[in-house]
Amino acid sequence: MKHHDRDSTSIPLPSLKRLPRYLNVLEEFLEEGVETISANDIASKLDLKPIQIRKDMAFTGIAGKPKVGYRTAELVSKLKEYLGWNKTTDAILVGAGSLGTALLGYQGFEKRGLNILAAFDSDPLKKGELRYGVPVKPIEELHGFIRGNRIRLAIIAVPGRNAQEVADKLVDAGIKGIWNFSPAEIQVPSGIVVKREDLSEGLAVLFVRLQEHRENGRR
Amino acid sequence: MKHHDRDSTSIPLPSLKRLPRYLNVLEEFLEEGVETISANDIASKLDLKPIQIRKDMAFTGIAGKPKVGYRTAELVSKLKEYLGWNKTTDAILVGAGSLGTALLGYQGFEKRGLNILAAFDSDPLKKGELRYGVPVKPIEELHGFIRGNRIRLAIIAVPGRNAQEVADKLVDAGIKGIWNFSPAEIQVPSGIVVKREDLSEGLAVLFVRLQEHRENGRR
DNA sequence: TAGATTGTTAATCGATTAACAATC
DNA sequence: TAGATTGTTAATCGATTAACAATC
Repeated sequence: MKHHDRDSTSIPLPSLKRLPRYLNVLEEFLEEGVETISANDIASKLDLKPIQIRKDMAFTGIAGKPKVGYRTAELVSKLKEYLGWNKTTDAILVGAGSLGTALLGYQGFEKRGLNILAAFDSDPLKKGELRYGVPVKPIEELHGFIRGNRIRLAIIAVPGRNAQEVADKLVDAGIKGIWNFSPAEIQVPSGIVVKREDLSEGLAVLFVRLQEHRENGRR
Repeated sequence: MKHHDRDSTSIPLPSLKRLPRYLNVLEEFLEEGVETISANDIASKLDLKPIQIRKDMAFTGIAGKPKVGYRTAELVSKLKEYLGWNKTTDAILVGAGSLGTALLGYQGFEKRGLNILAAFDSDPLKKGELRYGVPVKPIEELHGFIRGNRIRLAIIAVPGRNAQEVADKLVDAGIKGIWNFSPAEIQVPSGIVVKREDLSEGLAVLFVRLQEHRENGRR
């Protein structure tokens, strides 16, 4: 009945979101030469409880050794493998404005296997430019490029009013996953994965929590 | 015992995160001249269930009218008020790199009441520049500026290795809320609100869901 | 061996959803 | 008035946490 019926064995979303944080911490430990770590070591760095780390590892199928803990290097490599960060995934980006350009320049994507092959923009003036080494192409070439390179993943960084139209084109060209940085709520056929990345969500959390704090302080 | 003990009446985090999405939809309705809407109208646009919208409204204390629904304009204005988007909140930004600059240029902040007064960067070459009308100042002036303008909110857009150091300076200068766009896990004294905004989280969700889909497709 | 740490099973907690009385 | 839609109370579902046996 649910829309995107997933395996019952599928990892819960909150757990999945914690995995990159574990990886952050683990890579620090690895640099320091720490060979084995316990769930407790990770938990204390992240202000979480050890049991949560052990449970999350269980979801990924990664096993530690009682008394010993986890071998740091192995855990890093297995987590990367689980997340798909051990191999390159090609993507394209639509919308070479300030946000889009910032994403093209983001250093963190490379080490996580995301490779943005090209950016597309409707502004003909940007045609042929290179942004951080990524070519900007006219939107007319979008369809052919996706098809020709068998791209599965696209990033939307256009204004909200254009997002749906872009999403339609992407799906039509065969895109399977969309990372939506516009504030718009885009509709896609079932079977297409959409991840929204909406700054106003964070702003809401921040403002309301700040407000609550101020009120608590006043008491 | 919990770290940031909040009111027991406090809105759940998932509910809070949905409010900006409601607002998006509501403003569209408002533009179209729709005067009253039901929970069902909102829900169908967002692929949620009406009961969830009603429950979330209850958390905010906003009431509708049986049979009638909610008055669109009133709901928009009350939601904005609840989120603190009806008044201006001043902030500063640290790190005028590509991401920081993109944030300075983000149009969406203004209508949500976030006003970035100044950016700070350790690179002396950037000193005195204007980015989207926001002055870039040397990091040495950070403390004085925050104190002098009684700033409560700061945005961190520096590389991960510098994030903790910046956070310490911010807290020392009296900052109460930090929006952390670096991948680092920063530690702050209790009483300071931190909102992480980590792209690798989204990337993890996207890659794993895409992978699951591919596997389901193969069956 | 004894102690530390894991992984699993059960209990608790919190969010979502259902049921339904209240009401414009 | 009858029907539609709300808000509340109760039931369900899912994630977190606790308890504890297994074991390096």
